[in-house]
Amino acid sequence: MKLSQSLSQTSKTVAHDADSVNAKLLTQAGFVKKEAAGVYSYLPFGRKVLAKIKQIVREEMNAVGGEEILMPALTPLENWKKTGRDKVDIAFHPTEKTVLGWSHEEIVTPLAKTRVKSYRDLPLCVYQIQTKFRNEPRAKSGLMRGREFLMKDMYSFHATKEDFEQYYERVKAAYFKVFERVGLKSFLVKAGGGEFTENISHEFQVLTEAGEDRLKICEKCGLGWNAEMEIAKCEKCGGELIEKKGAEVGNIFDLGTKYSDAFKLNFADEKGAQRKVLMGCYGIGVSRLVATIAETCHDEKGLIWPESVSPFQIHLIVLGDDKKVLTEAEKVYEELSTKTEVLFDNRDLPAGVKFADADLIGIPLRLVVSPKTLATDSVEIKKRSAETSELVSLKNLLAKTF
RNA sequence: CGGGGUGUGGCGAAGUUGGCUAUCGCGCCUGGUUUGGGACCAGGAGGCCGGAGGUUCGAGUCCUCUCACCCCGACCA
Repeated sequence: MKLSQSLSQTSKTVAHDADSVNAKLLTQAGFVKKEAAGVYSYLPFGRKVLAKIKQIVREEMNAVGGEEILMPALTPLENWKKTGRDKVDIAFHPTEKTVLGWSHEEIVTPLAKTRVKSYRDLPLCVYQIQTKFRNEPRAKSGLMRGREFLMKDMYSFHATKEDFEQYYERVKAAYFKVFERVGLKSFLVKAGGGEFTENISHEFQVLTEAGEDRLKICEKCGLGWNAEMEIAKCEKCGGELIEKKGAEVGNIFDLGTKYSDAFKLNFADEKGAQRKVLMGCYGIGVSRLVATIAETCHDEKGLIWPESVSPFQIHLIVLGDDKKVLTEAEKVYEELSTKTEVLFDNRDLPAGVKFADADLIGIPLRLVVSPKTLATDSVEIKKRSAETSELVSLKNLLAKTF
């Protein structure tokens, strides 16, 4: 992409109402634009990051046997009446008989009912990546807590407790993998089940001052508890607990039979007897991940994207307005673009502006083509995370695989 | 929902004992000079001061109502 033609543009100043680090950086670097409190447009750069994260989530959910679906955002109120969750006040009601989905147990359970008749149909696991709507009493911290946000929600259906528990552990492992792949270190934390279940739930927390949750993490074994749980020592190893702040990027729940009861989701076992289906549900805050990465991966100059989720792999800068140099840079851009994603800063601006913007946007690798580098048939290469740069010959650069 | 704060060209700000044509920086447009860490000169475009009502000869400045946004708290699925 040529920066001169992209909708995403950088800004030297930030809107006065952007207070959190993620809101400031993501806005200034052209990833998002705020439309209202807790409601954002994703500009080209931001949309690309979302797409990268979604793909990683998708791969890991597929790996544990999840099948992707897409349920409606506009859902019938009568479904919610069956579980009593029609009274929950964070729900948006576009009309008297509809609810904008803030979770999808009320849709997925009847859906599973059309498929699950016998123990042979279990287990079953489906997920979606979709916009959720929650009328938060207080949207805040940029993309951390929005009224509209992107979420991956997966639902599993089981015949036995053993099967559920085994699957729950598999998903736990998959979650750790997802967060690691997007460049974050996550902690498993025990928490309450909220509106979803009476049972204990598990949250995946990324330690950051920008997070909203207070946690107690065991310094020995790394297991944690949400501070709401009130606990003095580690339940597992007896170790001391340290208070930390965290951003909840994932939450998994043992739903038991709460929803199968409400919707009479039963199955015939080996003996032909009707039994209740056991359910689990597993969420990942996809847009909150964008915020968390921004909060975690930056320095005073700007963002520093992990390669796995960076909107581009290479930020190519051309300096000066010499025709030959421009032509050569254009060639480098064309060739590299056949192999990887390149952001080409072809704007006619002073070097300082371009370097500052490259630091702000935070693409992992920066290339510079200038009269100076071309004098030795080379290109300057520098990692965003590194202090120093080096020269690579054009030939070697173009032969490289990214 | 309680407490605190902020709304003035695209962005950031100044202007508030009421008073000429609303100011500055960044950005934008034109021309020229520049070109390895946020350049310079000259010329230009763009706002009716969040909204409504009121007081006044006169309101960005005062009063009333209202909306939006940010922060703290409560809540957090």
